[in-house]
Amino acid sequence: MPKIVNHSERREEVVEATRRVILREGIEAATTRAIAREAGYSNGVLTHYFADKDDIMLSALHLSHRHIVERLRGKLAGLTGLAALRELLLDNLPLDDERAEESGLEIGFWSRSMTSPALHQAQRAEAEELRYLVRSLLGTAAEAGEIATGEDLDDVTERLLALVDGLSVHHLLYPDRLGAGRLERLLGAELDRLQSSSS
Amino acid sequence: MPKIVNHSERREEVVEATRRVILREGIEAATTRAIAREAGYSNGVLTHYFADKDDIMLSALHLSHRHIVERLRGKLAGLTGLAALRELLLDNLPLDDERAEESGLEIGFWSRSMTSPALHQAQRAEAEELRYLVRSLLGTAAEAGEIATGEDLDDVTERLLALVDGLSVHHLLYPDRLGAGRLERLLGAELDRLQSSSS
Amino acid sequence: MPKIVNHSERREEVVEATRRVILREGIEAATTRAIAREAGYSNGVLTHYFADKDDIMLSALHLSHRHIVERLRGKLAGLTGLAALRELLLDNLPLDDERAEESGLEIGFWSRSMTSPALHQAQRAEAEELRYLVRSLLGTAAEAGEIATGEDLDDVTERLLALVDGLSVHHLLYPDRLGAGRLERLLGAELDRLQSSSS
Amino acid sequence: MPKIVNHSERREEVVEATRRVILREGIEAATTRAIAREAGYSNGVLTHYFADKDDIMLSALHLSHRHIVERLRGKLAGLTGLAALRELLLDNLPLDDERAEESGLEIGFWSRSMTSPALHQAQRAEAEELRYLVRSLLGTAAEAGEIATGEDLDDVTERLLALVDGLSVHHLLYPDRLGAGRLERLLGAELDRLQSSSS
DNA sequence: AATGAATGAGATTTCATTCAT
DNA sequence: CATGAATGAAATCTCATTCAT
Repeated sequence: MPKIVNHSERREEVVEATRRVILREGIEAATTRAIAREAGYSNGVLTHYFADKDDIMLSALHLSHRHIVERLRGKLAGLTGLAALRELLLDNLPLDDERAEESGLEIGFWSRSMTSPALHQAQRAEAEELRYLVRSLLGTAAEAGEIATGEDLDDVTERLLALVDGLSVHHLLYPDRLGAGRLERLLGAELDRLQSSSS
Repeated sequence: MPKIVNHSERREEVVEATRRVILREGIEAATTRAIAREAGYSNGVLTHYFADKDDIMLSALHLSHRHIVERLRGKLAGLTGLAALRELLLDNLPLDDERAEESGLEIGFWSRSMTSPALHQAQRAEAEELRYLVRSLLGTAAEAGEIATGEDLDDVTERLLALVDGLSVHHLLYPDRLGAGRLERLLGAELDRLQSSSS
Repeated sequence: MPKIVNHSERREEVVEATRRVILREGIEAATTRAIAREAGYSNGVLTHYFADKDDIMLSALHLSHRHIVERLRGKLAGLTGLAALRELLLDNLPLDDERAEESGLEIGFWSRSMTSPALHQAQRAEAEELRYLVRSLLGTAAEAGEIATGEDLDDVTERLLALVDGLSVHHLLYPDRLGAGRLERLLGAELDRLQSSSS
Repeated sequence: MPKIVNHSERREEVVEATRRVILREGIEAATTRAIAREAGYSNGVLTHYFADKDDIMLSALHLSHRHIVERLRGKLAGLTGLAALRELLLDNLPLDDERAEESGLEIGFWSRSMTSPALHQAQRAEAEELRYLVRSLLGTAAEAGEIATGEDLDDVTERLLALVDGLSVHHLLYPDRLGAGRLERLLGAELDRLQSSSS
């Protein structure tokens, strides 16, 4: 009698372990062995739930995004327009250890995505969701008269998203130059500019 | 007399090959074997010109930066202040294939730098040069009254650099969303804002 | 259920193979490949049971010593003092093929120990056990009045141990000059001198 | 016009370099590159003067023995019999850095000799010379009445030579246990026993 | 379903040797 | 003669993957 196992639960368990390993030791240290050990299973178990390592890594990326979305859900509750946007973008900055690790994971996937179509595809899809959310909040904010109307909102969206990722990378690479406090202040100022330029 | 080989030329040859491999197949595919094959030599030849693989990779990063600097030198000739800054930042965007490859290489090194102290150190040193140059041009522009005086110029520097890297990543990852033309326009607008906000 | 393998048994299997390779082809020929082949496994299997090559080599040295101790245990049963000492030292001479191989292995490790701290440490620890045993037996023999009292027993210990190793090397290098029979006779005479010098 | 070079001089130069490398860094560090560098020549030059690396190593062993003989020649001048023997054997102990290195070199060759017929052959020939010399001095000492006549002098020869090598190894492996002073004292006592046992 | 033993390819690095100049 | 560039085999170690149990 084979033991009945909830496939998706077990997958999730392994993917969580993968995420933890990547966050803790970097994407290169995430070997199948390290993942299996972290998950508390043997090496061989991975075979049953994943096609191959790419499958695992892709799922780990997806999970990381879901984590971020979960955290955001709480923070955005009750907020709309510019206030929500501010919360959203600040949450995407590596302002504490947890988010620094998340950014590190994301950056690790960037380079991999450029040579792996599957990863690229996944990354693109999930990035689009974020873009759409930012764009929507900007639209709401504009309608509410919270921000200036001179600029194209799609352009603003791209600028803000690029700024968040650029600042994140620079914080991780050059922490002396760009500490967490300054990071926050720089992004805040950019958001302030959205308002001030309307006045 | 033996075949005399210019050491630095041969090093460059190998480093160029490394760069090509990274650009074409990604930084993970840049094994010593692949590099040697790409350079048209046997594996063992690397020994003559490099201490170890780190030496090769570091040199590849350095070479890429040198390429950029060389190209810039020509473009900046005769320019100062805001005009020079505009040229400099635009040149850092992946607006054509060559620069797209350069950006891809750079991004590949970001994640590696986070776990390799030697790479991190090199990256930091060279990034500081760029930062200093941008800051200087901003200072000159300010003195010449080309830009508004309200903002802290160090902050502006960081914002511009983050924007350039963020836009570069997004262009490479999401080319449909963020084509070369739009990239250029977005950065141009940001520079225009430096002026307009003074009016 | 997976194939269950007794870890220490498999380690022993590999270490025995290592020992055979060293005995047959010399310590320099004991590459990980040669060891794996001799053990009848693939290269990669060594990973499961050993941290690295040093671990294997050290275990091989340790195993050899354990072999010797096992054999001695039987021979020394019921013996004390000078008789036990005689048995002990004779057993350490390469008087048959088995012990010749053991001596050869030991000699191979001597030179390695001089440049490998880990090996050196292991060798020193195990040599000290032997020294202590010899010294103890000498003490017992002296108390029993079996040997002369004129000499410092620590010095005698060192002389006997040096003689055993020196004779062993010379037998292996110059078998024509120093056959097994003569080896035995020479060491026996040395032990006899311990007694006769008391008369 | 080819430059005229004294072949044996150039060989000697390289072999001296080899010896220096082995003495300084151990026999395993004596790579052809290291040897060539030490000799002040390029790698390729070795080809002209030696058949292969074995040829070099063998010559280095031979040279080391010649060095020892040279040093002895001076020390033995004017001495005969037991006094000469004492000088000879003491000179063979690793009582200072130079001789410790020489002993290290010798020990490194022991294990190699066991799997290399050519090395073995060379070692045997040169060991025989030493044995013959010791035996001769013992004979002279006996004729002069300097030592007891009870023992077979061939046996004494082997015992003394084994003791010297055994003590040398133990000094190098266990210097804490067997310092230079004690080494000298132990061998001296053994020589004294040759006399005292006659009384 | 789960184990973990085993595989074998491949990565980096080292080295004796060859050879065109 | 001498150089040193170049080779290619081999050594150690790592890792994703397979598979018998």
